[in-house]
Amino acid sequence: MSSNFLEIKLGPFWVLAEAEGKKLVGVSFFHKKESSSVSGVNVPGVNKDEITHPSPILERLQEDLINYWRGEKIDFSDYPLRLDNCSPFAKKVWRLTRKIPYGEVRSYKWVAEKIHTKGYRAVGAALARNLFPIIIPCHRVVREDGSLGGYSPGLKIKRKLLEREGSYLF
DNA sequence: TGCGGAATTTGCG
DNA sequence: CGCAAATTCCGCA
Repeated sequence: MSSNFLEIKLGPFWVLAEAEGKKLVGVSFFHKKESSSVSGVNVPGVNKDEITHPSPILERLQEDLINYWRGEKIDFSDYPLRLDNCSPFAKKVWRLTRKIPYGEVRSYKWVAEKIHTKGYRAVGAALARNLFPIIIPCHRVVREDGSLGGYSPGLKIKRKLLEREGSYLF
């Protein structure tokens, strides 16, 4: 099974998405100058697969990301994702996080309680392993006191995403 | 408001 | 098995 890639610039950030067949395999932010990778696969600038076998899901994603950055309330919750060897706990956290509506935020504690655990920090740890930023909107999970909390791709990005969604920030 | 410490759960080495 | 982590809560200045 060959992979297809999409590189797209959202404001100051570059986003790389990889798909295999009808499913997304990973999404990541990267610096254009550096060599990037998703799931350990080195990414070529352009490859033949991309040209001869355009991926419908990536074309749709490109469209959605562009409109998302324009400020439209895009819903990414129905994109099929490949979640092969992820822990059951992480899947629970991600499944719930996907349901947080555009423009709204929830706390790590809220997520933890919804899945009946006191492991607030474990929730953060699971979100830190999110392979699909934006698609699984982990940027909408913040601290109970309203402060930002963490974000693996970088807090500047988290702040910017929330700002574009019109969320109230501290 | 802010800092230190304890409680908690998960996953990686 | 030990430890760090995208947290939270509580006490105390």
